[in-house]
Amino acid sequence: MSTHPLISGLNEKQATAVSADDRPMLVLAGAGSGKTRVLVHRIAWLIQERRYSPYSILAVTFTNKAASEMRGRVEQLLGSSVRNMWIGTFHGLAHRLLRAHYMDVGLPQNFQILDSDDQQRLVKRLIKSMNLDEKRWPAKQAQWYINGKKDEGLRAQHIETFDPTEQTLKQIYEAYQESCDRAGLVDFAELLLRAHELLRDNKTVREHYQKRFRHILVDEFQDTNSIQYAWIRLLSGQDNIVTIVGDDDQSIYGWRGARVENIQQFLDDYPAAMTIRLEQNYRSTGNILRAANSVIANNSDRLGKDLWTEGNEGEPISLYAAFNEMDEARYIVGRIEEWRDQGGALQDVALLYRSNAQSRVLEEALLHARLPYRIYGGLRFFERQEIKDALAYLRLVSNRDDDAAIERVINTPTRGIGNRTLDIIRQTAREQKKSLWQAATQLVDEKQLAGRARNAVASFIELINTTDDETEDFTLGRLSNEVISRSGLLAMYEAEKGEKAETRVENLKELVSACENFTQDETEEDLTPLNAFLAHAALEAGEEQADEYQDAVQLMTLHSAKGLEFPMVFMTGVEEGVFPSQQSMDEPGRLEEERRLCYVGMTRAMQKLVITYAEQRRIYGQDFFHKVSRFISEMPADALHEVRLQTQVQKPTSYGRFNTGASHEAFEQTGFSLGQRVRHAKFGDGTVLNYEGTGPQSRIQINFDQVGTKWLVVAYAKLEPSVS
DNA sequence: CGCAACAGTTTTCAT
DNA sequence: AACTGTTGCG
Repeated sequence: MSTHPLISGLNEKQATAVSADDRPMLVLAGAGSGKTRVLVHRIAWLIQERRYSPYSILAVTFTNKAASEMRGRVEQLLGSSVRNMWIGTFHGLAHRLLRAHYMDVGLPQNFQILDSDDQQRLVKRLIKSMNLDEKRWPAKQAQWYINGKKDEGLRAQHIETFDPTEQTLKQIYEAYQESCDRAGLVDFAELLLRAHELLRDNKTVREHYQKRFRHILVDEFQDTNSIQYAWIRLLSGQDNIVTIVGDDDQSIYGWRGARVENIQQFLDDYPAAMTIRLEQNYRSTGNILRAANSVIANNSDRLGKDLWTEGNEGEPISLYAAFNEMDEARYIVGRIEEWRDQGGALQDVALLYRSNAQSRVLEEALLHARLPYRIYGGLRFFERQEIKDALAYLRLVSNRDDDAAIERVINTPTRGIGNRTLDIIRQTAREQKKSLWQAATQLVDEKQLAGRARNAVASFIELINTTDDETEDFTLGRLSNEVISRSGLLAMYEAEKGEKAETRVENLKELVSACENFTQDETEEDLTPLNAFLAHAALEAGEEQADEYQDAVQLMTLHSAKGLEFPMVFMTGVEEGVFPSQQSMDEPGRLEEERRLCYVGMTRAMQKLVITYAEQRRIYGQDFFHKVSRFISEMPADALHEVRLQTQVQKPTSYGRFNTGASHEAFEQTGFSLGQRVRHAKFGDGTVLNYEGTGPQSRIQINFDQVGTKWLVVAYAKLEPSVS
């Protein structure tokens, strides 16, 4: 069996998973253990060897990128197209179900998808219209609440609560849902919830898909939430084969509803399931794996897994204690330059941080050193303001009742429809339970608006109507071109000056060509091209614009690094309060999730891992003195190599706010230099942060590893330079 | 309506 | 510190 081409290059465990019989299976796949490979080979095996039609296979992923990569690799392996196989994200698949059965779920044929930005605006409007205090009821929180409930599968009417706060939130939820339903809008959570209700309540539909999908494979299963798991349960009837692939140690999305427990739940629900552990790692050196294993071992309730490698130990992990965040950045830049000078590619280097705010200092240092870099996770194409404006017009052309769209562009560009007028329209709509469009039309027809406002509203209505009428047989490209010019959007941004406005104009033109090049998925041929495009824009917000091809250092959060690998990785800001983050430190569950995030970060590294932390860090304009992260003490000391501070910091370059002279001055006055490691009889080891005064009475500030920051009088403190 | 000053906020992210 | 969104004024 090991000679079969589909399994010949695999290790024993991988081969077992790929060629397994038809039975439920859990593949516990450690970081770098060839998880995607197994999934891809399994699908190919089912088709080629077991003669399953691609039509009868369903594969679910979390990102569009993962989905298209998987499809591509399966096709490459098989040498043929698997176009009629369903591979997609939960949301993409739910969307398909809803489009196919829109009548069964009570949606208009041209329903639109609301992204989280749209959703937040809508919720905000509603809170205002309910005369609630916006300070006490932040839209974001209400949005969070609504999505959380939907993720749990709960409609407003299912919520029973005597808590007055939650009662209000429930009312907002109700009003929001009513408003969405009236406007034909579906948010991301709603896609899943509705599709779930469809499968649950409609026997015919459910049995149809159960009959169709003989094999169901789910990737990144540790990231599924309640409704997604319920979905899988419904789709797998008596004899469908479910394969789940995941890693409980890499579950880092609990904060947005992901339930690691679903893995255990799966084992309970499918008692015949076979568990396969992939523990051989093909990515990292022995040292990195040893340290990562040692960190994750501190978590409880793991399903248990130990990564090992046949490769060599590699070099120890570098640990650098920076004086502050500028020094941290400076050190990193130095190491990157060294890497590059030794022939390393910049794109092989990743800088990881816990929160986006930390990227700025790193960027400045990279800019300063003229090292090109690329940041992951900025605004993506379809999320840009000007693009969303244009899309809103397109949405109105498709569906006049789209309140979110009309709110966005009724006065963009300004056409004399001010807040006054808008409020009258909103009020009318609310009172008569109509959409904004209907209310506006009615007000114009019944001449209930003052002259100027009436003209303005009438011409807006006219604009949308004529655009729709006169572009009926236009291609998508022509239509979008027509829309951005007729609406005045293009002219508006062209009139603005500055670099920002120029890119906006470019983006609008880019949108036109995106429309021109858009090819509809064949499975969506029952949709109008416009609706297909709008759904595409909402579900796949598009890559952020970046010069992907340039050799550049990669900057990203630890979260967005999941699934990637780099020869050289810097894990930065590894301090208590930053990583683990402050908010996570009081809740044990959250702390374990941070630890998994640390594990994810470390296992991104193939050859070199550098961990840095700063004694002093400025966050939101305030200085903090954090202790070293506990995660570092969880690593085996012999896997780490502490970079000597003295040699690095005593001659600081004059970069940023760093004071060149301070170190010398401090030394003359206290006998110790800033950044120096010292030992105190009682407090242990620490780092010199600051000083005050002269002579033996001078005081110095030290951040002790164990007890935190303290001011000590030099004469009494009996400090010694630390050797460790 | 448009501008400017002001106040309030800030994890992590895909869909 | 930097950004957003709101408010108040001309």
